[in-house]
Amino acid sequence: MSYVLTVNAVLAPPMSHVSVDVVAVRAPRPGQVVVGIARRQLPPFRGRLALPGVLLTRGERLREAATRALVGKLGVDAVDVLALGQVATFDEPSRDPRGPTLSVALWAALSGTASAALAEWVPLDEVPPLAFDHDRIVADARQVLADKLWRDVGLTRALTGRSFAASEAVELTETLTGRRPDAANLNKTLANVSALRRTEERRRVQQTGRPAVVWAWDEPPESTTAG
Amino acid sequence: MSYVLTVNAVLAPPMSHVSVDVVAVRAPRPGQVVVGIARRQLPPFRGRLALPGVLLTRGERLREAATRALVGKLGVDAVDVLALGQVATFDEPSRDPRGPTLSVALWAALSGTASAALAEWVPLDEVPPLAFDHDRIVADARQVLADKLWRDVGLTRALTGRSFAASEAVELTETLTGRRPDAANLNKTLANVSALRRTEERRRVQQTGRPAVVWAWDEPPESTTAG
DNA sequence: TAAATAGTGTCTGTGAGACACTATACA
DNA sequence: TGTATAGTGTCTCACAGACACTATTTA
Repeated sequence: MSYVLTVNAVLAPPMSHVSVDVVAVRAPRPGQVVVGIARRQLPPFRGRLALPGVLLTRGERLREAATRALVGKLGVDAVDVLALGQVATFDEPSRDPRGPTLSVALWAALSGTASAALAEWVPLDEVPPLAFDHDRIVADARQVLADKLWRDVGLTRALTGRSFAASEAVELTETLTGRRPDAANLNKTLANVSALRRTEERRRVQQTGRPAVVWAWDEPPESTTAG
Repeated sequence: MSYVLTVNAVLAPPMSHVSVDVVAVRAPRPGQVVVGIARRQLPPFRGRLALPGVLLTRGERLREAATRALVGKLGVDAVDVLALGQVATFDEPSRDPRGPTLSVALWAALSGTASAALAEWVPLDEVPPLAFDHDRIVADARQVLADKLWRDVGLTRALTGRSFAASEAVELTETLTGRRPDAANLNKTLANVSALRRTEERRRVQQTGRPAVVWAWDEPPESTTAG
């Protein structure tokens, strides 16, 4: 191993391990947001929970690697990856005991109905301690996602599905931002999203009380692009 | 070369070339913003203008590599690097003819008086065509810097110096955002920056007309942190 | 009819943008 | 006094936050 590295240093330019780690979110039911994590099958941190991640191969694009991580580590079907974006790049040298590894963190929004044989799904606001520096990545990703909610159609539509009740929008916003929004203000926000339409339909979400207005997306789903 | 790569594929985990490319900005006189670029001494793109960049070495942190690029490629003194931050990570496989290379782009704000023997300085809004995909990186970085102006103290203070005239603030904002701000509105913005104080001093910037109010920073310079 | 839930109207404050008007300099 | 530049006051708009009040449902 160190022999190979020495050879590298002499014959080839410096190279680095680059991992792509994915914060994959999904709404099993509208309003709830869960993150896909998996127990590591291999050292380091074998048996510990971690974000799905892979080492970037030569010539691979970030979103390809992210998809590979989701398919390989969570068991997700690639067609269920509806939107992807960049969070940040992390460089703490001690983050991986195998040696210094750069980590490019991406977020991914999966279809609510996506199956993932290898994944454990935990609520975004109750993520248990993870391996590496993945706790920090999740925290940063949550911030990014909260900023994009109701602005980025690809992300938001993936988390709401084709239509959703207004009260589910309140829950969704609370999960991502950590604060419960005022219903009146959120309704104004929804009215300002151009791809959203308020329908005449009403939907019962709670056992009692007034049924909620149903909002629906105009267009078929689109993917969000980000490197 | 390809022999070494084959050895890698067999004996070592996948590794990638990672370059760190820096958009280094500096204000030689308050209000003007220039970017440091240099002619490439080595292939590829030998003789072409490009951003300073280096290949990330094993265990090196991004900001270390960025500093190394500034010192080695522009001839900047490390103490003149006042603030650093992340722009984004670029992954287009064709960006480097030597083969696929990931590029982590950082911005850096240098002291206005920094010397840089190897650098050519061009106005941020008139950057000539550059090698690789550096045009795109500059465009993205300009957007990031425009968003941070008057919000990120480290960046802004590096570009203004210890004190500056209000009319210079107008020029600075115009260079970064591409639009000339309304002087009245900008003065309100300045008044809301907590680390800034309006002084009684007046300073002549133009040949004719009323002298401008001078604003000064409270505290000694601080570095901006970003991975 | 009470309790639970959802929706609306409106007030406040903030920040950006626009623009007219005033102030201060030099020639 | 005219021109160039800088500074101020104020109006509008958009948006977020807060909150009281109304509406609709089940038990």
